[in-house]
Parts: sequence; C-alpha cells; structure tokens
Amino acid sequence: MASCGGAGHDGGRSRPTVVYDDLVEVREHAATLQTILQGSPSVSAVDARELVKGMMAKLSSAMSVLGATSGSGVESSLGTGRGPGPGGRRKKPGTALSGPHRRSSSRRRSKSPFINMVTARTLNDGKTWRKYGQKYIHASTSPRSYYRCSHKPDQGCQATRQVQESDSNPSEYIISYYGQHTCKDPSTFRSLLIQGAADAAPPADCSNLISFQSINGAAASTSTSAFAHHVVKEAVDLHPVPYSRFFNYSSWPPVQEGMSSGSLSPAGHGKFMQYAGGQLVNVIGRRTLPLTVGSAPAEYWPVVGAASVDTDAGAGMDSFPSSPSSLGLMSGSLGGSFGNNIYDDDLFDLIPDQGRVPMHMHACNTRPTLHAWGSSNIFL
DNA sequence: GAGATTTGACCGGC
DNA sequence: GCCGGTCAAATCTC
Repeated sequence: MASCGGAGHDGGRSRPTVVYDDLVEVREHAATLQTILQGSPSVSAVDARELVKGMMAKLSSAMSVLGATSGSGVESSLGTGRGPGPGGRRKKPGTALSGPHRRSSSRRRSKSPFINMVTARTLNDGKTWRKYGQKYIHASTSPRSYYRCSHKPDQGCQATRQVQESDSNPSEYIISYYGQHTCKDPSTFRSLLIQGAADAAPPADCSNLISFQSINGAAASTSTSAFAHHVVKEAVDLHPVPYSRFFNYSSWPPVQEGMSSGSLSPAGHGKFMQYAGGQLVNVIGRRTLPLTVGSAPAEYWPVVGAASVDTDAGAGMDSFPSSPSSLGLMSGSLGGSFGNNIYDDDLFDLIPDQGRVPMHMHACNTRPTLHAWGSSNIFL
C-alpha cells in the first residue's frame, strides 16, 4: 500500500530514483555529445549515434515513469518563491471553517495536462490570470502560487499555471502551464488565428513539427545538421508521439566552431526566441541548432543555458508578434498545415536576424524571424 | 461596490 | 499520514 510508489519499476528502485538516475545518465551523454559537436576528432559519428540512442532510451524510461504522475513530477526541484504581491489580505482573523462552511464536494479534480514549463523574469505573459492559492510545498523555502485563467468563470477556460521563483536565479520565475486556453480573450488571439487557419487538415500530431534549419538560415548541409536530423529521427523511432511532445530540441547541443560559422550573424550570437506555453521564450543559448520538437522546458537540456521569458509587464506581448500568423506565416510556407492541435502553439522557433528593430525583446535587440519552414521541416 | 488577493481548511492521491 | 492542489471566506485595492 504505502510502498507502492515505485517498487515495480527497475528492480525495486523508487520512481524518483529511477528518473533521477536516468536523467543523470542522459546529462552525461549530452556532455559527451557537446564535446563531439565541438569538433573532437577522436569521436566518430557512430559514437555519437550510440550516445543518442542511449539517451533516448533513458529519457523514454524516465518519461514513462513520469507519465504516471502526469505533470507534477516534471517540476520536482523548483526553486524558491517570491513573497506575495501588493495588495490583498493582511491578516487572517481566527476564523476556522467549521460546521456549515465545511465543503463536501470533491476539491481535487483531475489535473489539466501539462503543457509547458518556462523560466520568466516577470509573471506577465500576456494572459490574464487569477490567483487562487499559494502554498509552501515540501522542501521549498518559498511558496508556490497557483493561478487559473481569469476567464474560467465566464468561459470555462481550464488553463492554469503554477509559479515559483527560480532556485538558481531568484529574479526569475519558473512557470508551469497546465491546460490549454480555450477562452476568447484578446490575449489569446493567436489561438484563434491558428484555429482559423486550420482549414487544411493538419497532420495527426502537429506538435511534432521539426526544423533542421541552421540558426543563420544557411543550408543545413553540415554534418552537424545531419547529426541533428539523426537525433530527431532517433527520438521519433523510439518515442513516436510523447517524446517529441515533451522535449524541446531548440536547446539541443550548441553547435559551435564545428559548423559553418562564417555566416553566423554577429547579432545572432546565441539568443533566439521560442514560443512556449503561450509565452515568448528567450532561449539563451549559444550557436544553438534551432531544432525544435514540441515544447519542453529548456532546463531539461543542461548543455544550454536556461530559457527565460521577458514580457515585461505585458509590453512584450503587445509589441511582439505573438503568433505565427502575426509573423505572416499563415499564408506563407506554413500554409494551412499549422493545425489546430492544442500543442501547436509551442511549435515555432524564433531566431534573431541581423536586423535591429525597436522591438521589445529582453536582451535581444535583434529582429525575430521564423525558420523557413520548408523542405527542411518534417512533420512526424 | 467590484474585482483581486490572501490564507487556512479541505480533500484526494500516493 | 503526508503532501500538494483547490476552495472560499475574509480582506484589500481601486
């Protein structure tokens, strides 16, 4: 009964132990791969392939374990929180809910599916949220705040998010999103656009949109691109759907000196934007191969720096195109293939171009562009 | 007064 | 029994 937590998995190891061990191993492999990608001649592509294979297997194992707990497990070690915001109740009288106030209906409903987790510098992501709870969770020095969409009462929007201060960087928040916005708030206009543009039947699972385009837009003809292709193919082979939906290859091994760096834009020195969880995520990487599969917190990829979001009190969402359509993609190469899958929102990759525009984009003065979703893109 | 936040209690899953 | 997610009254801000 009480010990049913994970005894059935992997020789009696507890579930957290299994996951942790697997992830540690993946991290080690990733580090090795980083070395390979940085041009170590002593390791062949075959070795890299084997490493990737091992990583995929471990990740699959970890995910299968986490899958049972759906969402709650992916944020196991979130950091510290932040004190309550301005306003609100100052003190609580000694009222205790008793007798007539006691609630009888079920309080714990099935949790909305985990959508995404991002690191942000502000809590404003362009959506309107209503805080409904705050709690100090176990082993955490600061509270976790619970928000639901403000439009839940009137439109039944089931989107929720959990906010906690980043452990590594107190100025940042780790935000986990659950459930998809179904409200028609202007802030979710992008979703409506996507919906409207979905005339053409999308692939069965658009969340598996992948781009192998190199970050500077150059042809993906290097061995690195080939490798990237292989990485994703491995992922697909091993984990057709959930894998790609869970992991974000945007942060995949930084491709550095090894690739055709000559054409790399000085301005494109490693930051690019990604749309994640309804937010524009400023992925702080280096010459990262913008290989994107689904959505997932960048921190799952230890090779690259943390992702962060800066919408700065909403200004970011106001001044920055918040959807593929607003970037002119709906009628472009994307066509109608950007479907109405609820995960599609997370599927486009934004990278800086060399141009500079007065667009509000934290730590990135470059003009965001989308990858040329063309023949190099694959629907899985 | 309306809407948002705070916070202790409640409740279900593990 | 513990822990985390949610409820809802009390309270605050505008």
